[in-house]
Order: sequence, then structure tokens, then C-alpha cells
Amino acid sequence: MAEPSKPQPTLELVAARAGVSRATVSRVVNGSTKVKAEVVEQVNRAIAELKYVPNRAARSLANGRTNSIALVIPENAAKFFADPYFATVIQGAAVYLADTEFTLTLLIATEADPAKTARYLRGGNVDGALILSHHSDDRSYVELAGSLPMVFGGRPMSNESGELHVVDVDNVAAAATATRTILESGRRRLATIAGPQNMGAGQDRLRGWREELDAAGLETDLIEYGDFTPPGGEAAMSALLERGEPMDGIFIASAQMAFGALKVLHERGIRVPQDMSVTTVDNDSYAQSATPPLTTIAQPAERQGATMARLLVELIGGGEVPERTIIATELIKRASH
Amino acid sequence: MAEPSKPQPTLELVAARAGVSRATVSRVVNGSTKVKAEVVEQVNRAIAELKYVPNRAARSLANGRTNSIALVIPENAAKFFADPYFATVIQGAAVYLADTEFTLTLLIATEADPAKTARYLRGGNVDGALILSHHSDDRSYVELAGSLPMVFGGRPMSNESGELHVVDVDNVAAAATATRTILESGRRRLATIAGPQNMGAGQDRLRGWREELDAAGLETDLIEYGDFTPPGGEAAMSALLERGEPMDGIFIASAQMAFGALKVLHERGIRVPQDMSVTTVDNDSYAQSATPPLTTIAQPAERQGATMARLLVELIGGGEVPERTIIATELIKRASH
DNA sequence: CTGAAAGCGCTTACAG
DNA sequence: CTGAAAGCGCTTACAG
Repeated sequence: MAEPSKPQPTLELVAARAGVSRATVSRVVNGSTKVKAEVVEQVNRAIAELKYVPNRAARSLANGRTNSIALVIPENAAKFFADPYFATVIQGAAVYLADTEFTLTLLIATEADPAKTARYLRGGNVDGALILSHHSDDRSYVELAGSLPMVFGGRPMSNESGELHVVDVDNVAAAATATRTILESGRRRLATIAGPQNMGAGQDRLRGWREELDAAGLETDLIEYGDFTPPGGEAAMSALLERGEPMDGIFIASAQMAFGALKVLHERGIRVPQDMSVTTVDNDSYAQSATPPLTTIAQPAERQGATMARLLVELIGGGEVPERTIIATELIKRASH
Repeated sequence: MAEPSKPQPTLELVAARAGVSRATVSRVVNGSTKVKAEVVEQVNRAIAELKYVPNRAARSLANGRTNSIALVIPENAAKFFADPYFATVIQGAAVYLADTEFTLTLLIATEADPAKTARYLRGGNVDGALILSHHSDDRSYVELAGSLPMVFGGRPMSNESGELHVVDVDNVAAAATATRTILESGRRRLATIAGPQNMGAGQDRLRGWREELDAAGLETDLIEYGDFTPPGGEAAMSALLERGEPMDGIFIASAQMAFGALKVLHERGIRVPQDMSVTTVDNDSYAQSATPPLTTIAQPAERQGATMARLLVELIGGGEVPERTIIATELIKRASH
């Protein structure tokens, strides 16, 4: 067994070595500006020599902050991570936080016992929380927002309660742009594979598609739904073709679903983009490696994660933060439209 | 801003309400068996009424344990998560730990400053660490194993130092089995797409393929390398075909690479399995949704993650744990061989 | 600008 | 089986 190794040096030891009080060492460690430069240097030398690292627990206990932030993710974490979008958002947050004093705690939201997550969050274990991939049952988090600094990635479904901090892309506009791109190539009979309607992104992208077609005076009846995964896209594409209706363009609400849909189109000999113009959202490996490469709306997921983390840190520090922060998207034209 | 809400009730309050000392409450909270059943009940009632939650920091400070475990992952977290195998291992560990007193802290290993990770791990911030996806530069972690309980997922490359705890599948055997499956279908000229040779899994799977062919007296010159991703598999498959050598079977060291390789075979009109028998490792969505579905070696990733967590908890508790724990794999026969 | 001292909320020998 | 008390390693008014 690994022994606890030699005990960590304490503040006290550093103080003794530097010939000052513990209070002074504490001030230096915490970057107080009111310590004489000379003393700061002495203390820092002692810290370096002793390889002193402050004890988190003692610090937390004394100042009432935990320096940890919860990253709340759904129970089927693997499926969640498997979506490059979420994985990248997390990376953005984690990398940002690595340069702060905060630590990221992975909190799995158990479907069987949702209260458990709430209890943990309310229990003073963390200074704040990052909430990702919530769907219609996200009300408990929304309520918590009153008592704990929280930042949501993507708009929550239950929006009744007042002050919520959300970092999101404008999914309605993104879908409208992607749809318009198809229209611009001259197509007039458009379908869509929409995402889950218990998620904000799912709803908003469907709305963007519909609004764009409405504005052009075109039909909006060719809708099937998927769960944002490749098999989901495959099934929805098949269902759409089963209808036997002619169509020459389709907006698919995620690149993963588009990837699955392409498989079906290919099997049936429907050529993209000649017979069917395709656009989607997400500029991930699915969009890039599809055949043909997909015209898509890129969401800067890493930046979104970093922004979420930054806003949460500000919130924890007592700062003011806008309720809604919109991250810009970008249309990437490739060969599929 | 969210206010800190009403202050959490303390041990002291619970003690007063239950009419006992703080020591007794503490014993009840920690499940000591030496408290009279009647008293236990009283205390638990007071805890429930006050919705008391113990303060982690105070607890840590008093007993010298942090109750947190680091999950060390590589810097490009997104790419890492994107591998369903790792995502699932993490899920297994997280779900297991959710039922314990331990919390999972996500620790990004910065390539630019590897010492930072080591400092954090050594700094008394965590009780133990789970190390995943290490490659040849994993020596610093291996060294840390002397001073902090750690469990590795997959064998580390730098194995010189003594006591290491590893949870792994037998990759040599897995690759040999997958290779044998091809041989059993009568093929005699086999290639392989190997994984990165700076990772244990990459080395071992190549070795299994080679040993199986050696035993059968067949050639082992058709080797290309990939990085375990679909594009990596694509490139390697192309390179293999460029050689112009005839071949009728191939073992590909991961399903993701096989997925990419299949794309190339398909484009060139090489039929699987008629013209080329294919087997691989990983029973993930890539293996299942490929065309044709892949014959593969399933690794129970979720169980591996749970096992890693369980062993680490035992280690932290001072228990004895085997140095090497092998997780059984299973050959899944589908249409590709 | 710096120090003495109280206090953060627990746990845990030690006594009984 | 239970309690009084010391102690975990910090931070932070308060004085000076």
C-alpha cells in the first residue's frame, strides 16, 4: 500500500522559515497587495523551498468556499460524452478552469433519485454548477438556480423561474440559415429530421426550419424526429422516404443524425447533393468525414464551454452576468448542398 | 446573484436537538456500531428534521481524508471522450462512485506543464487517482503510485517501478482470438491495422496478431498503423492497398479504425467478407452500425470502469488489491469475417 | 504593513 | 456506550 508519504508542510512551517506570522504567509498565498514586496519575496522563497501546497479543506473551512464546481451530466454519461458537441463543451470548461483555483467535480444525475443531485448541490459541496444537456425534467435545476450560482449550456425547458444564466447558440437562426442555404440552391420541397422535442436545441432548430419555409411560402409537412444519434437519423430518413413524397432537400438537426441519414440515402441510390440537398448543424468529425462532406452550421463548442466556466466563476465572485449569452455560429459550405 | 441561502445546520445544532453530544452525532453520521439503537434513532430524526448535511471541508480537515478521487485524462479531452470506450469506462467509474462517499474530480493533464498534474495529485487534494489513456510519457504517474493510491486502466508503458495496480483486458489474447477467427474462415494472407505503439493496447494487439500468424506459419509483413480513430483507419487501409499485395483478411485494432477502413474498402469495391475478412476490437456503436456489422472482441468497458473505482476505494481504505486484474472479453460473431 | 487570536465544523483518542 | 476537549490547517476581522 502507498503510505501517506511525508506529511505536507504547513503554513506554520513556512511562517517559521520566512520569519513572519502565519497571517502574513496566508496573505501572500492569497495574493494580498498589502504585503511589502520584500516580505512577499521571502515568503515565496520559503514556499518554494518547502514545496508548500495549501490544504484545500482547511482553506474551505476557514473561508466558506469550496473552490469546486459541479459539472452535472445525465446518467447515461457514455452516450452523452459520445456526442462530440458535449465532449468539446466539457473540454472547454475544464481547460478554462484548470487555470483558476477551481476544480471540476463530475456529478452524475441519477434518474432514479433526482433529489440526490439536488441535495448534493444544495449541500454546500460546491460553489456553483454547470448544467448541460437538460431536457424537460430540468425543473429541479432551474429551481436551484435561486440558491446556487449556476450556468446552463443551452436554454432549459422549464423557464418559468426568474433569473437564469444561459450560454447558448441561436438555434432558430442557425436552422433558418441552414435551410436558406438549401433554398438558395433552388430546391423547393424540403424535409427535416428534427431533434428531440424535450430539448431546447431540438425545438428551436425545428422552428428555424419551419419559419424559413413559411416565409418562402413552402410546405412544412415533411418532418420526422430523431434522438441526435446516427441510428436515430437513419430511422428518421427511412421513415421520410417511406412516405413516398417527392423531396429535393433536407435540413437535419445534427451532424450525427445526418451521418446516419446519408447511409440510407446512399443505400437507396439517392445522390447528394444532385437528388437531395443536405445541410445540418455541428462541425464535428461526423460532418467532416461524411460522404460527401456536410454543409453545416459550426458551433464553437470549446468556446461555449470556456464561456460557461468564465461566467460561472464571475457569478461565484459576486459579479454581474447577462442572463443570456449567445455564441456566434458560422455557416460552413461543403459539398452536400 | 444567488445568495448563499440560509446557513447549513451544523453538527452542534443536531446534537442540541437530539439531546446528545456532538461526538455522538458524529458517530451516528459515520455509522459507528457502538451507539445505542435508541440514540441512533433520535439522532437520525434530528438530522432529517434539520436536513443536516455534514460539511465536507470540516470533515476532511479533521480526519485527513478528502473523499475525492482524481480522474486524470489527457488534455485533448474531447477526442478522448469521443472514444466510446473511454467514455464508457468513465461512466462505469462515476456510477460506481456515486454510491460511495467519494467524489470524482476531473483532472486535465496539461501537456505543457506535466508537473502541474503531479503537484496536484501529490498536494493532498485527493485520496487517490484513476489514470486512463496513458502513453509512453506516463512515467510521472507511475512514479506517483508510490505515494498515492492509484489504479491504471490499461497497462502503463513505463512499468519499471514496483507496485502498480492495473485493470486491463488481455489484449494479446483478444487480438489472437480475432485473428484466429479470420484464419478459421480459411484465409491465409492477413494484414493488420495496428494502434499507436506508444500505448499498451496498441502494442499488445499487434503482438497477438503476430503471434497467431507465427504459430500458423504465415507472413506478418502487412502492417500499417493508425491512431485508433476512423480517419486513422481510413489512411492505414489506403496505405495497405497501395502496396499492391494480395490479401484476404485483416485484423484492425479498434472498431473506430475498422469503421474508417470499411469506407475505403467499399469505395474500391472490395467486398466484406467475400473478398476481405475483417475482425476488430470494441463492441461499440461503430462496430454495430458498420456495413457489414463487425465481428469483434467486446470489452466490458463499463465494468472495467466500475472495477477500477472499486479497487481504488479498497486501496484507499488500506485493503490489499491484486496488481493486475484482467477483465474477460467476448468474441462477438457478426457478418464481417 | 503585520501579528495575535478567534473561529470555521468536524473527528477522535482519552476517560469514564 | 457517551461526553469533554483537543486538534485538523487555514482565514480574517481587529488592533496596532
